[in-house]
Formats: sequence, C-alpha cells, structure tokens
Amino acid sequence: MASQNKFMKIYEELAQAIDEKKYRVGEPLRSENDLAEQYNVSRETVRKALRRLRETGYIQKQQGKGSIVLDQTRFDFPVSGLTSFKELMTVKAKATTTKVIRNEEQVLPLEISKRLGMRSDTPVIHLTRVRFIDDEAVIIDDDYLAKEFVAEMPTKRAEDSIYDYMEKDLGLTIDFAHKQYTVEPVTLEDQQLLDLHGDTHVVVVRSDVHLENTAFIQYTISRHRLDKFRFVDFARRQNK
Amino acid sequence: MASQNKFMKIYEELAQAIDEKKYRVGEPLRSENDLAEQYNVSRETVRKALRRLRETGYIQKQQGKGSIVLDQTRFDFPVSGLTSFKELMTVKAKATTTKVIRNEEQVLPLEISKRLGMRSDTPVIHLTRVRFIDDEAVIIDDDYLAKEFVAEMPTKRAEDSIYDYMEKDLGLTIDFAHKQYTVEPVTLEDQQLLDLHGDTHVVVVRSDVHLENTAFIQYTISRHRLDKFRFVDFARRQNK
DNA sequence: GAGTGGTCTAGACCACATG
DNA sequence: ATGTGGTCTAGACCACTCG
Repeated sequence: MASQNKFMKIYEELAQAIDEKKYRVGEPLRSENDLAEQYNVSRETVRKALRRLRETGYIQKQQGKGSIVLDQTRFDFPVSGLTSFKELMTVKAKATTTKVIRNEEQVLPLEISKRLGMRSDTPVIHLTRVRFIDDEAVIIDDDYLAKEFVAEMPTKRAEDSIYDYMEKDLGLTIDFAHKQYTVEPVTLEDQQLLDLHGDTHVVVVRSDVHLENTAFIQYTISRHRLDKFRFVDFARRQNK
Repeated sequence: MASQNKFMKIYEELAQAIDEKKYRVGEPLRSENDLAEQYNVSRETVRKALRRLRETGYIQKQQGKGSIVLDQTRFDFPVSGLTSFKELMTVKAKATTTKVIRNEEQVLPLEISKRLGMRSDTPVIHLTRVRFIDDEAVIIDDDYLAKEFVAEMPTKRAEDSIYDYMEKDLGLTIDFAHKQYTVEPVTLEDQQLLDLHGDTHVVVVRSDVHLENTAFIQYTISRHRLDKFRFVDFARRQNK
C-alpha cells in the first residue's frame, strides 16, 4: 500500500531504485528539474522527496553538482529512529521468541511519573517480556502502556509486536520518543531472567513514547545483554 | 553571528523564545499565517522554520490545532546528531582535560579501509587522546584524519577541539557521519590508559565522518568507561 | 463555518560547479 | 555560459479540529 502523496511516491520510487542499485554509489540522481518533468510535478514536490532521501541517508546534495547516492552498505540494520524489537529482528532474520511473564494493571511507578512530570495515579498496563535469540534470554522489556489508550493487551499480541497491535488494531499513531541509553550494573531480576554468562552490566534503554497529539502512551525500560546490543546512527550537522 | 536565511532567523527566534519559556509547554505557537505576516515572509518560509523546530524536538504539529510546544527538560544535554566531546562537556560544565599520547602520520589501518571500502594506502594522521573527567581517565579517542584535508594537527589544538580546528582554521565543513555503538571487552590498552575500576567492558563508538562533498575525512574509535557513557536520542516515526 | 496545518504549483532570483 | 541545487513568493485547494 503505497502512500498517496506525490512526494512520498517519488521518494519511494527513488529509494527503491537506489536499493536495487539502479544508481551507482557516488553518482548523481537525475536533476531536480528532470525529475519534476518526469513525474509531472513541480520542482518543490521533487525537492520534498529528495529531502526525505537525504534525511534517511540515501543521498547527499551538493549545490552545483547534484544529488549524490551514498553508500548504505553499513546500515545492515536500521535503528536510527523509532523501531521496535520485532521490526529489528525481522531484518536480521534471527530465530527469536518472546515470553510474556507479566501482564497486569497498575499505576505508573513513582520513579517514572516524576521523571515525565505526570500524575502518579496514571493507570497503565505493566508488561514484562523476555526476548530470546537463538534460545538464549538476552533482553528484558518492561513496558508501561497508558490504559487511556490501551485498555488491554492480549498476551498473544504481546508475544508478537505491541506496535502492530496499537497501530493496526487500535488505530493509534505513534509519533515520537525520547530515548536514553546507559550501561548499568545487573539487578537481581536480570540475573534471574537473562542468560548473562557472568556479565556484570547490561545496556539499559529508557524511552517515553508519544502519540501524534503528544499524549503519553508508553514508557519502556529495555535491558540488553552487552554482546547483543548494537546501535547504528546516521548523524548530520544541523545546518541545512 | 546569526544565519542570514530568513527561515533560519525565524527558527532561531522561536527556539530562543521557547528556551526562555515565553511559550508554555503544551500551548500552541502562533499560527503559520500569523507568523508569516509578523515576519513579513511567505507561509512556506515559516513552515520551513517550523519544520526545523519539529525536527529538533521543540514542537509537535497537529493539523487543525497548531504547533504545540514540547517538554524539552529531559534533554539535559544534546547528543542526537553530530557533537564532539568538547561541545558535550561544555554543556555539562565538568572539569575535563585531554592528553594527547599519539600524533603521527601513517596509512589507514586495513581493518578500517576495508570497512569503508577505501584504499589501504590512504595517508592519515593517527591521533590518540585520553579524556579525563574530574582527574579520572575515562575515554580513549583514536582518530584517523585524512591527510588530504588535514595536513597536520597541532597537538595544542588536539587538546582542545579538532572540530574547531578543522572547521574554523582549515575551513572544512563537516556534514555527516555514520556511528556504530557496541559494548566490547576491555583491551590491554584500555587497562593501561583508563581508570577502569575493574570493569570488564567499555562502550565503543566507531564513526566515519564525511565532508559536504561526501569525501571521507575522519574515522574515530572512541572507548568509554561504562559509567561515563550516556546517549540521548529524539526519534520520530518516518511518515511526514 | 472559521481557523489550523498539509500538499502542491509556477515562477523568480541566488550561489555554486564545471567546461 | 549553462546547469545544478538553495531560497522565497503568492496563491490554491484539501484535511482536520472545534465551537
């Protein structure tokens, strides 16, 4: 199901063409005027598509030259931005399973509500899941889902992707998140639930996720075994 | 020295106003038409400024409502994007020093040239620096700078900021980087140079940095003591 | 219905790169 | 001189929110 916006269609076509190596790395795309004519749109619409290509790391623009295709081979999995465990693992095609070990109603813990400046009596669903890769327990996810939007979370869906459930079934639109990455000493729960091989630390990712209308929907504490953590980023200087 | 583009001026003014709490969190900015009139520009120009505010996490836009100011208090330091150690530490106002322990010419190590698909005989300056925070050695930075652009690196400048030197003195424009974050076992060099307190792992950040014309300029391997590593990210779903 | 942001157009002028 | 991308304009129509 392709997007209906003109600029998104152009973006998707060009991105696909680059993925399929129809443009060589280091070579320019066709010029903005060419593309505008080719797609029968105004130049600004082409530029909107190219802006997205630039932001997603497909191309680099150079005044006077053109839109040069970048080498993307280093993105063997895309983790810049909002991506869930499920989306991530399907790219890597690993044998992964998820075990739900908690799915109950409670209020947002004080530690979190204070941090977010929210009411401490916010009703949430507390989900705890252990992620297995090749039969080893390597990640613990603690999710707190605002009951206001997620009345219940079928355990079957939690084993799959809660994003899928929230977006497809509940019609919610996830929009943005703040994420914080640290490395912290293991807790008792880590030792009980993960196959740690004697590790003393885990990578901890804390994120608060919001909807289009800025409403809070989810807080997640994700604890990763050190050797299974990897984060790839594409960063640009903020001048354009 | 403010930017000369209209949209950047508007961006900067609005960002400053938000920083100074002239708009309350959750409240909308003035409408796009208002702002266009106020600044005497077209609406598209206002929208360009607002797009940047959105991308940098200042606001959230809602069709039919307005541009709502987001809570930014959690960004106690801005690390999303391209930021150097120096820039980072000045924000936190810590007592930091840098000791340069290597500054010599060589060719790009095979491990790196292969990874980047570059010639293995690329001449570089190899810089090794130890970063101290409150008199503790907590970070090792290994930089490989393309001699093509950086003929030499004065040790004095390396103790400060190599970005400053490259951008202000050499007139180079750094544009984008790929970064990869992992956690790895400590090496002999880590043990020799860092105050590890018995840690068995370090956070490793590998990045390849490029100029505006996509040319390679720098490869960095940055090794952080676990407790001194922290990364903050603002992520958006890719639909707009 | 009035006001908001989202998309798109057709045209202008500027800055940069290249032959 | 020509072609490229960068900025900006004035206007149009659509989609959404709210009183």
